[in-house]
Amino acid sequence: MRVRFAPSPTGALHIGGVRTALYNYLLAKKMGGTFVLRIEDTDQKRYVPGAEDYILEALRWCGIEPEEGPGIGGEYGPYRQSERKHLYADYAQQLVDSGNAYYAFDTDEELTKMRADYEAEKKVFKYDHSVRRQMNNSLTMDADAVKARLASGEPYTIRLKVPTDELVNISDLVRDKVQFQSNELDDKIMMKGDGMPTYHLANVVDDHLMKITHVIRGEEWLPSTAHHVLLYRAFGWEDTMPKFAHLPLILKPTGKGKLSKRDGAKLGIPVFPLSWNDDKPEDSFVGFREFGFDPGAVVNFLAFLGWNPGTEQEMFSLAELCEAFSVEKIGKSGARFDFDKAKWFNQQYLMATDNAQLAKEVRPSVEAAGYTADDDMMESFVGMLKERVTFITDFVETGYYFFEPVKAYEEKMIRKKWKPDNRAKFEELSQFITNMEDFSPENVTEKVKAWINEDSGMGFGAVLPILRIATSGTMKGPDVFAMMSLLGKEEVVSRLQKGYDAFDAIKNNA
RNA sequence: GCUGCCGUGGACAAAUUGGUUAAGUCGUUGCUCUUUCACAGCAAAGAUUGCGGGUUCGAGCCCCGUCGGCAGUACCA
Repeated sequence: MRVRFAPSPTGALHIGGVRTALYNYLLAKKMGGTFVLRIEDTDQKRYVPGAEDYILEALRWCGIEPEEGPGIGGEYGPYRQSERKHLYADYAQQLVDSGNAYYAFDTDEELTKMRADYEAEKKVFKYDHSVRRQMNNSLTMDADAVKARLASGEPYTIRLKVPTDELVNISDLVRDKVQFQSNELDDKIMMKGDGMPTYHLANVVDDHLMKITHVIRGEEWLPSTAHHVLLYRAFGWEDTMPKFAHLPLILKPTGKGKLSKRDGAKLGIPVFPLSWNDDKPEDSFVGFREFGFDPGAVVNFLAFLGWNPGTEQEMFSLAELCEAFSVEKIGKSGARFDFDKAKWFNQQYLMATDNAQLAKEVRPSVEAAGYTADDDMMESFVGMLKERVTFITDFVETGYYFFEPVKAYEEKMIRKKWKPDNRAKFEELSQFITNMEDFSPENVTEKVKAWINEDSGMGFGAVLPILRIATSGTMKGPDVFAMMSLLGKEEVVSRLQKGYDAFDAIKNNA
């Protein structure tokens, strides 16, 4: 079995494209097949430099490694359609010679006018069997005239001559049988005026030449699959025609319609794997990677957008997905892009990652913020926070107070909990802490708890919130004693002193 | 407009292929734990399976109709 992912380098690879690539990859791995990457750059007007590199980098980040493709090699190359240009003309010619296609000389202006005229009558113009005898093409001209037009060097297209009154059957792995009446199909252009093939021709020719056995692509291709079947038939390749599987669309997080790049900007969520910087700010996007996602979580999340294993297992590594994946379990209806679920997956991955590994991943953002920390410190730090944050990038933001003094106190809680009359007692606590020898988490827990019970004359509820706010500024956070231990004795005592003064001031203002 | 696809709680989704009281996860709410938040555990609320007919002892699954959503309808992919 051989599958392919065939994106067009017209910009950043949309997350839906990543899912298509993933499903192709999973199926290949599951069945012991080959995963091919092919770049469909037949539209030079929409070509965007850098897009191809982006695609490759995005796939690699997800762990999806093509086995054949541009820059990788393989025995069916080249894998860039612009480099296979010479092939398509021959096949198009073959189509003309066998009577399955014809030359068309209709100009852009003529076609635009046709469309406008039809629209004026509330109809939609379609270049199909019903009108091709009235158009400017080799079907309506005699052979010499055609020859002369071709020789004149004026641009022309080659259109597929769709047969009339036939039922085109498509058997789709996820949708079963889909039928199209050939009279409904238009005479699609195969070769464009610039000598490049259209998607339809290039795709079918390359899939055949590259011995692709399964075509897994988005649902938006389902309507044109009938044309592709017709092409396989016209070429006499029916017996090796690949099996088709059309994936359900990915829907917007809210509302109707398929997920678009606009949704990302609008909702402040990523819809691309990696960030993309365009000259135009409105075409620049933040990626899942830069947002702080773990690639494993993204892959896990993506896999469930339109597929599920039929069991209750939700967490899958890429390797496990390869094992569990099956086309039969791909759903038919559109899958909602649920960002909450994506976050949930990421947090699950964070919690499952061991502290040493996590520390390595978090370190760059800690250093970027201008902080320094040794490995032990980093491991304790991430260990304390990992079940309280959802992204790698959240660690520094949430736990900044491990690296620098508290920036702001949660005043509401201070007003409620700080009793200036207790200040003397809290001064005693500072002194008590200053006198401690062993500042390990265990000892801090034990000794401070004992002090509260035996010497403070106050309850846990009166002391610990104050301790927490003085050391971290917030009521949210890890175990107070563990936090204190990691901060170190001197730092804790100094924060307590600063805190007491600040709390008194807050109370006085109120 | 035409063609095609899809339609199960707010979201995803399962249902041994027609067989009891329609799983589970996310989200929401509550409880437990507890010094907070989170995690974890437990629990609750939430569905006349888009709607209407039909076949059948029995329908989320089959048939017909209907409505809705989406996609395609380019010398773009």
